[in-house]
Amino acid sequence: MDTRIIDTLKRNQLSVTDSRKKILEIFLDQQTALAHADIELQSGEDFDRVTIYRTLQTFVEKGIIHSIPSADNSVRYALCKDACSEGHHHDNHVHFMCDTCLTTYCLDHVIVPTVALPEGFQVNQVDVVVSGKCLKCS
Amino acid sequence: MDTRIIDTLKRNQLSVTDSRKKILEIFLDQQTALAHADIELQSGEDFDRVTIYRTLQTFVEKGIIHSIPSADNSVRYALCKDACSEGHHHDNHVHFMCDTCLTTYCLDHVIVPTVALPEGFQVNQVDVVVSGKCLKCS
DNA sequence: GTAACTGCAAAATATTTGCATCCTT
DNA sequence: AAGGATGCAAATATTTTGCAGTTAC
Repeated sequence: MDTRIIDTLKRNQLSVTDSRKKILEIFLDQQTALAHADIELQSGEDFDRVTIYRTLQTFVEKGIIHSIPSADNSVRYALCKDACSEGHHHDNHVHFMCDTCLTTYCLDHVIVPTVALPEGFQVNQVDVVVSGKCLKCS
Repeated sequence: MDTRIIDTLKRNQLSVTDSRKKILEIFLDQQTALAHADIELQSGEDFDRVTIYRTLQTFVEKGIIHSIPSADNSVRYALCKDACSEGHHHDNHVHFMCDTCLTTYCLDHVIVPTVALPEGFQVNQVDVVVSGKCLKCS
């Protein structure tokens, strides 16, 4: 387990520090997406808030995690399972956010459909966020 | 013009106040989605920041505007053109956010495709946010 | 040893709440 | 006149920045 964490960091030319190991471990243990506040809690408050901000930003830049848009001013993050690399995300799965418990899932097997845009718009990424009731809340 | 604004407010059982008229007018004049800060600027800073927060919230609740999810911690809002009513939004069009100028468009004619979810998930709403380069920036 | 990373302090920004006053109906 | 909306003050929360000390390599 620990090997996988260290490998991931090294592969992305990141030095292996306690905070990065712990935050990456939290994501690996987790089935759902996490907001900054979740990570603060789950890390046992061992790390400074600022370190968490910076670590999340670094992970996004490296393609280790991706951010999931939300309509409630609280961006969540989840592990990239696809072949994302520095500056290039390829997460083309659908996200689901439960209106009741606010849990956010990556539906890895639900592929984002192609969207035909009007002339002149260049597509870089398509985010699909479905909301409703999740398994537990329905 | 003014009639339309007043009608909309009355139809939603809202009292007709200067701030509501002005903020609704800004949305009617606008082709793109607006963040809280945009409205603060465009309103000429005649209204308190708090009033703008409360007005936006009220408009969303009444189905006059809808919020557009974003991955950058700045939710934007746009007029509902469909038949939205109190507590029930039906905005099933695609949104486009330009990576360069951050302008956000409602693509009213691009319909959100149906997404098939795994057993147990109940769909309430599907948000599609496409990002890339808009007409002006490409 | 050096570059990179972290923690702390503080600044800047964003959002929420309570309450007195004012405005709409 | 009464209820709702606004403005102000202040509390709270969030995010960013600079810098000195620490750690990974």
